[in-house]
Amino acid sequence: MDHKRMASIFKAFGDENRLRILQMLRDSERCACSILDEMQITQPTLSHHMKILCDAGIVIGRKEGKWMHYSISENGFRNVMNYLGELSC
Amino acid sequence: MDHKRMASIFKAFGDENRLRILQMLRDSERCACSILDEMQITQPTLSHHMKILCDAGIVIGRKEGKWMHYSISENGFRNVMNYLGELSC
DNA sequence: TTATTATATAGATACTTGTCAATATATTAT
DNA sequence: ATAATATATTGACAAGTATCTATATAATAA
Repeated sequence: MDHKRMASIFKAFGDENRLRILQMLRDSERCACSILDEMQITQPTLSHHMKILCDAGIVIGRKEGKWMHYSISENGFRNVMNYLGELSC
Repeated sequence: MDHKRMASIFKAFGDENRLRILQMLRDSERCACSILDEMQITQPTLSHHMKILCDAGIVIGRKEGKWMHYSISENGFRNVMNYLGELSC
């Protein structure tokens, strides 16, 4: 994985609100409106954050009817942890 | 670790040049001038990046005479990996 | 079809950040 | 003390980003 791509993945983690979102997804998949309920941001802002998380490959979006369900991508996290592991030892 | 602090640590990883620097430090401690030699940035810019990496706790600086020697903080990396581990499973 | 609901996109703005040139500080050498 | 070398700080600027309001799209309900 090249540095440019990895940097953009770390940037996805580098926002307080996105970390809160990831923590909400820790235990289970959730739809956008359910995430929005617990945050003090507008709907377009949430949509923007979800796009960044999905583009980075650390969250997966699944459309069902008019709802978007989001969940952690275990694969995405594994990639980041492997990268960190290679850097440190 | 609160989200604000973690976000700033991830931001430190979220730059292409800083990832290059971390990779240079992977195998051994290096002084700033030796890092600078391999990069296409000015000395003040490097100094700025090193400060961000040190403030984030993922790099350690050690002064020896007029040289600054930088190395990976295994502890800093461990913290980040633990945090990621808790988020994903 | 029309209304309602969930989400996305566009455009604007304030704030942050990566970069550089210029300068300051600190350490060693002459 | 003066010069040379390594690094840090300051100030400026361009590019990037988080946020909002307004609007569009998509899917279901009446």
